Amino acid sequence: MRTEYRFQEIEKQWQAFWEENKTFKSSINPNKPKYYVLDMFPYPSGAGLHVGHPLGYIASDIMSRYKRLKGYEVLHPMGFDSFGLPAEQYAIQTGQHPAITTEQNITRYIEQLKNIGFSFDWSREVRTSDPSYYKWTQWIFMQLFNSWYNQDSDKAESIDTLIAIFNEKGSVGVKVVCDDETIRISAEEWKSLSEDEKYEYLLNFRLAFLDDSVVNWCPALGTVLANDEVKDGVSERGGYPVEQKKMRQWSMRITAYADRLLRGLEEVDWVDSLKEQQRNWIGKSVGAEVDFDIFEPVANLQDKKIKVFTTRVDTIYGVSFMVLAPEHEWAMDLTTAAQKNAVEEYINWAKSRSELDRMSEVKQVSGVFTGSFVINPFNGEKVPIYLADYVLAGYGTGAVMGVPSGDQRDWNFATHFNLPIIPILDVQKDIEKQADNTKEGKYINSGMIDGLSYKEATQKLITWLEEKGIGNGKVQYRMRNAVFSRQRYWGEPVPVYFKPSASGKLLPYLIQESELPLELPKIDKYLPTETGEPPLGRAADAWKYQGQYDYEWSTMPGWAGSSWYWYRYMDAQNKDAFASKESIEYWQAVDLYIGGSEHATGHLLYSRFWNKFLKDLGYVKEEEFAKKLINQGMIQGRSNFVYRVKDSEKVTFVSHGLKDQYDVAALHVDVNIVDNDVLDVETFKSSRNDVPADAEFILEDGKYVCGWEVEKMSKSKFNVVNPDDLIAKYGADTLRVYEMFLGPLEQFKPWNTNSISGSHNFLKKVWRLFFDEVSQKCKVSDEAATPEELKVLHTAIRKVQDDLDRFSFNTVVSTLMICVNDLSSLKCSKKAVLKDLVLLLSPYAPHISEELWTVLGEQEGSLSYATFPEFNASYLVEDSFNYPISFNGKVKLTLSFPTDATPQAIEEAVLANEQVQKYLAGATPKKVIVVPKRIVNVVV
RNA sequence: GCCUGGGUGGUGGAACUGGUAGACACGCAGGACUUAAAAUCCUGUGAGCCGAAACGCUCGUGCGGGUUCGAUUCCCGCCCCAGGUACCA
Repeated sequence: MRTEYRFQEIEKQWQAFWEENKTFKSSINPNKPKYYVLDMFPYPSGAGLHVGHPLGYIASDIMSRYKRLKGYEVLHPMGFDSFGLPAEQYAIQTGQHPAITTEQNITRYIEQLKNIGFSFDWSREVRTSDPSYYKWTQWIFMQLFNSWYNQDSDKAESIDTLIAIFNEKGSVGVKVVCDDETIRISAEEWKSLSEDEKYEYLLNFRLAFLDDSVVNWCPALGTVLANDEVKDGVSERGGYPVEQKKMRQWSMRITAYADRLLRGLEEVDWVDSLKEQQRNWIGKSVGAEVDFDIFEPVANLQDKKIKVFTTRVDTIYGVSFMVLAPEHEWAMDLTTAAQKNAVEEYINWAKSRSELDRMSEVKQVSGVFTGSFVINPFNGEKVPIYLADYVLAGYGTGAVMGVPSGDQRDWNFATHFNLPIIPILDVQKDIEKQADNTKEGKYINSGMIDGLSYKEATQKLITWLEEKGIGNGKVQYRMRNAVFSRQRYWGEPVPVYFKPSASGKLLPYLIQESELPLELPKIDKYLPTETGEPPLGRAADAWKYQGQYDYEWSTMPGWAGSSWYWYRYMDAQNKDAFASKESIEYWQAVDLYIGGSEHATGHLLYSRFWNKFLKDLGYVKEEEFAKKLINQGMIQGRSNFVYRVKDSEKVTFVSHGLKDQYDVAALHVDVNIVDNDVLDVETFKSSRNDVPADAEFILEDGKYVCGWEVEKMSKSKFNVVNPDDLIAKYGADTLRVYEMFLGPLEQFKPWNTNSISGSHNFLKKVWRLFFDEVSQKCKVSDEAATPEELKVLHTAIRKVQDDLDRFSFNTVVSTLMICVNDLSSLKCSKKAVLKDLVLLLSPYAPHISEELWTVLGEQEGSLSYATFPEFNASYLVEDSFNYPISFNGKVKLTLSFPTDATPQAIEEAVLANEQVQKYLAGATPKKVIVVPKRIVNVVV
């Protein structure tokens, strides 16, 4: 028996025990209720696990261990989202295949995770980059390609049912989700199409389809960049210019699910703020579409109308200009000869600006007049057409009507270009100073709606538009379809090849299901081809479908593999399906998902989308994949920065204190080569490919000082702190306790190692309840516990259980500390008490608990499936309560009264009290408020 | 900019439904044990004021208002920080 707390030995021993005995292997067990605890899917970065990752995993592990003690069959798996940009970036730098580095990184992650003592069922581990996994990601893509969204049944259906409808009545009036521009045809027209033409037409309706999307194109690198890779308008790698470019890309029609994604939020128990973020992201708005005729027909645009969507059609008489996105397809056609130069210049400038820049810069008005006009259909007035980059092409119709009196951005625009600001409601105030977006009052200057109220006016206008056929009421969503192509190597290949139609047009076809997985081909280097095609284009000579057709060269995005992984965990080895029917039946939905709020509008929406889709096709049962979701606040890092001088001939970096004298771009630098904000210049040079050996460093006081900021801890920000060092020094149990003790799980907090010793001391103190420190003798006795000891214990049992049930992980630690402090003061080493204490502690500090469990004489390893202590309220009964007595809300003294004393009796006793009399100093209280077992307030 | 959070001692945080603000830790100061150190234990620790003493007084939860017998908690306005903003995952 170990009599000293040698945590390193203890932890190694129990980790080995759990592994050998497969302690945490879960299986379909009809005799127990199931509980599925899902963690955020980690990306195995080269930096290894950082202290932020385990935060959520520790919490989920605590819940898993707690639920096992509560009698549940717990599914608690772990795996890796192992496709991604960083591995590819590393491959570009080193020429090493990303699969190799990914494998190494995963090995390291697993080692690190095992070090922390998680109760994962490792037999279910999955990796998205493994062909046996991405086979099913590709399979789901095929299902999406083969499906359309039927708005009548409100679900996805096989494309075959759509073909049947087309044969019967064509596409006119069919309630199918597709782009607005899609031309509708009759059954006759449909039938008259050739097979190829039919196939091409159907592409418009599939849930996976090809579409033009705007991307960050970097001509110098010959590739598309992630927003993350673009800093200040230039590429982070190399500092080359980036422009916005339209490209043909695979897209997912997530918009078909917009309303269900919205409605589904009502049935899940997720954090409200996260649901709110999703609601806002989906952005349902009810409004109207209005067609504006172009004044004096413009060449190329005969009979064309400019369509706008507005949520305030009632303001239409206040329209004094029209704004199109600079990339609007008619922008040049609408431009008159006189305006040509100005417009071209503006369009070129706008190309260099990211969407984020365009949305955030609200104070700086920019735009250009095209020289053309539209006609307001309601009053026949000529309205000038401008281009301005605050209108985004991918949003709605890419055109908005400007109503300066009611919209601040329009007001700014009108003021800048000297356009009229027309009041439209009699209650609008100060519109010469700012816009007033009120819906109150009666309309003025507004033709047919003069004198009406908001509701009446809106209704009347929409009716009129629909009668005239120049508009209609419409529900629009802010959410856009999801771009699904990446011009990258390290992702799932899209199981599609291109075959020319009779007319020579390349059409996409799926490969056969039996040909899955379509594996990534080997390529010579991980860069785009010389002609700017994605890296897979390098394999093209040898990599062809049936030896003749080119495959799709783009790969799937990072979110593909993570949009369904919780199902694979249910049955990770299955070769015939992504998961068996029985496993899906038993495990159903995730009971607890712990993940970061940074996934609110990305991963968590895509996952819900794919889940709904799989349900529509009957493969899964649940409309929502996670019943309960709690956020893990990020542990933030403290990042360091270096400052690269822009446009200098030689690569030059300037120290933080001098950076204001130059035009610089801030770049993250690894915190591990920065000491006290001073950069290790030599290591910096040798560790980065984009920093040549002759790079210049402008120093201050002989040092290169870095800037710093608190932001998220992430591989891309080079600010990672590693848990291994902490475990070596204090042990995994201490790390687990400390991470929980840091604060509420969901709160954001910068990492700070300083007070970890407190958690370590706590565990040592637990140990000392069992062993005498000096004599090293075991102190555990079989004596019966005293009422006082039982009160201490049961106070803790109640609070630990309550707090765990509401996921308040940090307060559990305090509770255990108080309990241990009290038991230490009482010199209690009684087995009857310590046994329950060990059970309470075990979810947090499982290694020391297993060890002490055996010290108590229990069977080795039986702790994980023991029974959580039962709370007994009778030990806590109090017969009196100490009432704080306050005067006007300020507490002055406390008085003790029996718990069953009536408020009247308390009031009398309080007023009769000598000290109270002293505070009253002869005054008569106006009122006395007695809140039983809380407080007494005397109002004077 | 927009959406979503957050702001409490020197530090991390507690106060669960509007009821004793600062639990529990860290740090710091003093003390015990020790030849010494480590470890451990004990005491004190929001700020200011009065005082020999305190069971004494005032202020105090980002800032400014409000509601209430009573506000860290609810409402209004502002400031600062963080996450997301559609190709980081």
